Formats: sequence, structure tokens, C-alpha cells
Amino acid sequence: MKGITQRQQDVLSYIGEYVEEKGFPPAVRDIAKRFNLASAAGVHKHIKALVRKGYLAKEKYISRSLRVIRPNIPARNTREMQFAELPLAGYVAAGQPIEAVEQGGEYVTVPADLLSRPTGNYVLKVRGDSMIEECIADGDYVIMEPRESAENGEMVVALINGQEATLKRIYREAGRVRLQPSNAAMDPIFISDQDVRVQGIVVGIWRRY
Amino acid sequence: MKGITQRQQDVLSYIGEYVEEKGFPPAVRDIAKRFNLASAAGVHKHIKALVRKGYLAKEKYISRSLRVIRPNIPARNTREMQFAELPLAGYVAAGQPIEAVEQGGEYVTVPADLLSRPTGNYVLKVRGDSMIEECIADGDYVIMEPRESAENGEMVVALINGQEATLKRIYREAGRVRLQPSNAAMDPIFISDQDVRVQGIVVGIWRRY
DNA sequence: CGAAGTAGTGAACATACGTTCGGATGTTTT
DNA sequence: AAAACATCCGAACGTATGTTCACTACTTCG
Repeated sequence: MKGITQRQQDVLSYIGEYVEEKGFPPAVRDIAKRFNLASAAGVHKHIKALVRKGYLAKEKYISRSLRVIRPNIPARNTREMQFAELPLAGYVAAGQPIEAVEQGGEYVTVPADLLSRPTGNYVLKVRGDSMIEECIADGDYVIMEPRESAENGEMVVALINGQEATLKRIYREAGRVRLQPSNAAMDPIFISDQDVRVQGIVVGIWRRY
Repeated sequence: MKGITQRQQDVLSYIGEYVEEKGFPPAVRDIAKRFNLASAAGVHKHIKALVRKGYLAKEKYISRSLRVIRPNIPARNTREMQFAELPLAGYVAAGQPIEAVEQGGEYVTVPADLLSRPTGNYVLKVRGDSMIEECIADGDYVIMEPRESAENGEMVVALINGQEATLKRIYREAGRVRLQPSNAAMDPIFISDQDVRVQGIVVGIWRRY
């Protein structure tokens, strides 16, 4: 392989970044603009050089047909989706702890703006009425963000004694943890620190009538 | 609403295949050629429809800027139409009537299984706490089905005196209508039949944390 | 030194390409 | 039945875009 100039390297990288970010290749003048060049002709030369040297491919006379063949620099991982397929992990008890998160092959699709982050979110279906005063009712779906720990007062799904999943607000107190339902008819659960494991926090809900 | 037409599905698939094979998106006329269409205008309409329905993204006036957002592959156990773009019609008071439904070019995307029917559903953002006992809180979004009338006890958005929209359960009583909040601290509204107009009923809600 | 390669400007050209308009013909929804 | 939509045509407009040309100014290298 022939050598590659610093300038050509920069151009090549930019093309890669552009594709990564925008989803389609840049026009010659887009590249010129990026490097504060007044003329597209110069960029065109760089492109021809890169093609000749085997780093780029393009179709003649076709706009935005650049393809990076041999990137010298690994591209970044910045994709954004507008929709997400989240795994429906199972049921979680809002009343008494009922059953742990289980393994199903089921997926639900949600708008990406309900997510808290690009990956890792999942969905649980709520059983019981313990969070009724916070408007989370039996049958609702909650979107979870996986977490090992939670801030005081956050709404979490916690695994009790390693087997029962429950939806509560969490409060750390002296030597113990309080799992607080939002239902005047229910009592909080007090449990020692090592018997509870936070699985995640609630970042969204939806309901079907 | 938005299911996707067979033709639109074909176009969408082809765009995906084209990108896969060539490494950059097709031009409108490339697509036209593939489907033996004599005019680019038809394809352009399909593209606009796909963008409107949230399957495609593109930059205005920029050639080959198509990006497939949701491939809509009839995969394993996924349903045909999973998403809908609903117009965000405005705010509706859950407490005291605040402001009527109005304009706005805004759209929100919701899972299609929250809809009650293929077309016509729209979205309102809730203000106030009058339905708090039914787990509909300030800031929640409700999905509406347009209706001129409602069954006894249904949750409706009603227009009072032709100008104020409010979210309540509706009950027909002798010679009048009772609009019942779900909040012990609030009183029902009694109003004569001809001063209230049902705009629609609630078919779903969601909330973002 | 002169030849060759890199880097860039500015103008100009031809066409690729997105977009719009008016009209036509169906199908689907209300 | 009317209204709304989906599908397509053909023409036309204007800009986006690739490409070439002529010219300047380095740097590198045999």
C-alpha cells in the first residue's frame, strides 16, 4: 500500500465520521467546508488520490457515493435510533413480592425518547397496587434502567433474598434499607443491606386501556 | 396511525438493500428505475409518506440523504404496525378546566398497540390532578379516540360552553350531565346537556420520568 | 536543478437530483 | 356517496454536486 499524507488522512477520517454521524456520505463541498477550503477542486484531488491508493471507493459522477474502504482510524460508536426493541423481562410485584424477573423471548417496541440511555433498558409489567399513589397501577408497563445502586428515594426494582423482585422506593437508613410502597394500606419492607440487590430504576411507564 | 402500504414497504426495503449493497443511499430516480416507474414524483411521494410515518429520515434538498430508521421487517412475532405518529393536540385540564384543544404541528410517536383504531387517535397532555385516583397525573399523556358521544361512566374529554376542555368521567343524569373527577378533594361539575360536547374518550396513557 | 507529487484557488460546465405542479385513476375510510 | 388517500405520469425548476481547467506555491528527491 502506498503511503498516505496527513491531509489525506484527515479527509479520510472526516468522511468516516460524517457517514457515522449522518448516515450518508458527504459531498465534496461538505468536506471543503469542514477544512475551510474555498474550492471543491482541492478536495476532489484528495479524493482522487485516496481512491487511487485504495482507501476510498466512489462511483463516477454520482453524488455522495464515497465509501471508506480502509479506514486508518477506527470510527466512533455514535448511533441514534428513534425506536427501540426492549425485552419484556417479566412481572414485578408492586404489592407483595410475587415473582422474579424471568426469561422470555418477548419484546416490546417503544419510542426511543422514553429511554434513559441508548442501550440496556428493559420492560417489566407491574402486578399489584403498592405504587398506586404514584400513579403506577396493576397492569402498567415500566421501563427500567439497569443499575447496581440507587440514590435515596429513587424508584427501584429490587431483588429480595436473591429471588423476589419488587417495585418500591428505596431509602437507606441506619444499618438497613427501607423499601417503601406508595400505598397507605401497605407497610414498608425493612431489610438488611446485604439481602437486597438493586436491579434498576424506573425511567418511564405506559398503560393500555 | 400509520400502517405501511405494501408499496411503501417495498420502497423501504429497497432503500435498505441499496444501502447494504452499495454503501450509500439511492437517489429518488434510482428507486424509480428499480420499480419501473417513469417519474420520480411518485417515488418522492412514497418517501414523504415513509418519513411522515417515521420509517425513514432524510435531509431536505440533499441528495442521497435517505436513512432507514425502522426497517419494518415482518420479523418473527412482531406485528405489522407497531408505531403511530399522533398529533399532540394540546393540553387538557384534569383539575379546573384550563385551556381548549388547539393547533400545533407537533407529533408524538407511540406504540401502535396503545391505539384504539387505525386512524384518528390523538394525544393530549394532562394538567392538574383531578383524575389522580385513577392514576392519571399531571404531565401524563393521554391517547384519545374522537367521539361525539360516550357511554355512561366513560372517561372523556368534554368541551364545556364551547371553549374549555376538561378530562372527567361522564354520567348522564335526569336532565343534566355530571362530569366526575377522580379526586376526593374535588367536586363534580353539573351541566346541562346542550352545554357540553364530548370530544373523545381516553384509550391509553403514558408518562415519562 | 528540474521533475514529480502535494496543496490550494477560482471559475466554469454539465448533469444529477430533490422538489413541485397539475392531472389521472384507482382504493380505502368515513 | 363523498372525502381521503395511495399510486402514478410528465414536465419543469432550481440547486446540489462531481468534474475539469488554468494557475500559484510549496516540498521532496534523484
